[in-house]
Amino acid sequence: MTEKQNIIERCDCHVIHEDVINRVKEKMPEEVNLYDLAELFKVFGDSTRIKILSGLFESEMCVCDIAFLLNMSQSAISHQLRVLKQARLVKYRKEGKVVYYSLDDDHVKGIIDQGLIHLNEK
Amino acid sequence: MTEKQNIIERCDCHVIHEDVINRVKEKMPEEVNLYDLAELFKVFGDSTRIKILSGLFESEMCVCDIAFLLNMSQSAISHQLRVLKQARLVKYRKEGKVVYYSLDDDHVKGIIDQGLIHLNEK
DNA sequence: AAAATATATGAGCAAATATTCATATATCCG
DNA sequence: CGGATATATGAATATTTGCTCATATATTTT
Repeated sequence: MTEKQNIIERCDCHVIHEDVINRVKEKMPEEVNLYDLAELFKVFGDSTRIKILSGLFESEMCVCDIAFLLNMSQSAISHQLRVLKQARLVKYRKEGKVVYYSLDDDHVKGIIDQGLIHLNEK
Repeated sequence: MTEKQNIIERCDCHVIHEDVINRVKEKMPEEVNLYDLAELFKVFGDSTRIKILSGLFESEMCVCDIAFLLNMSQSAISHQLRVLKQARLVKYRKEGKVVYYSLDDDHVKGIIDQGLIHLNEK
């Protein structure tokens, strides 16, 4: 029932700076938003998908083009394009049997550029 | 020996636009750089780590603070801080037994902000 | 209609990864 | 020194995930 006992929680340790924690908790974005953000970065966190996006900066391409460019199977590329599509990072247009993919979003470049800045300056 | 046979490769399909592919291939960054980029985004692609980074925007915190804030075990947080440390996203200072973590990099905010822009505009 | 081609997709497998548990290390205090 | 506390870390486990393989769907061509 004492104050101090309430402080001990699942974290297995004693809180050192309760004031800081409360202030941080107030300022932090909603948990849902942070979850969505992690999901978005997860999409960028695979080298196949990064290569696809990187390639699409230069030109729209059909599935077969991309598969050839990356020397990977059509199926593997198709699966990854689905992930990119669901994240709204690429869009497509159909022309007969052929499906052309392109970047859906101006922000994609912004995100990737920020990443490159980090890598280049470290 | 014919031209057309050379085009058939591991991608399981026929190339549609060889000229496009060659142009894209030329312009794309080195494969190694794209791999590193994916590795970087992978670090952002976990909700626990995003929460940690988000919290550290407001204030430096010790491991225990973070564990309490996120209601997670000290061990889990410590493991994730190691990942963030290896990616040069956080730094730390020791004060006796207590280790205070803070953001190591001005670009972290830039990367996260770009992600939020994408989410807010879709 | 049948064959060929481009793409999509479900199931299965192997590899990667986040957390837990147990324990090690380091520091402080009596 | 010995006990308590903060953090780190290795091993084990459970979940996620990227690719393959087989196959389905859609469109074109003959």
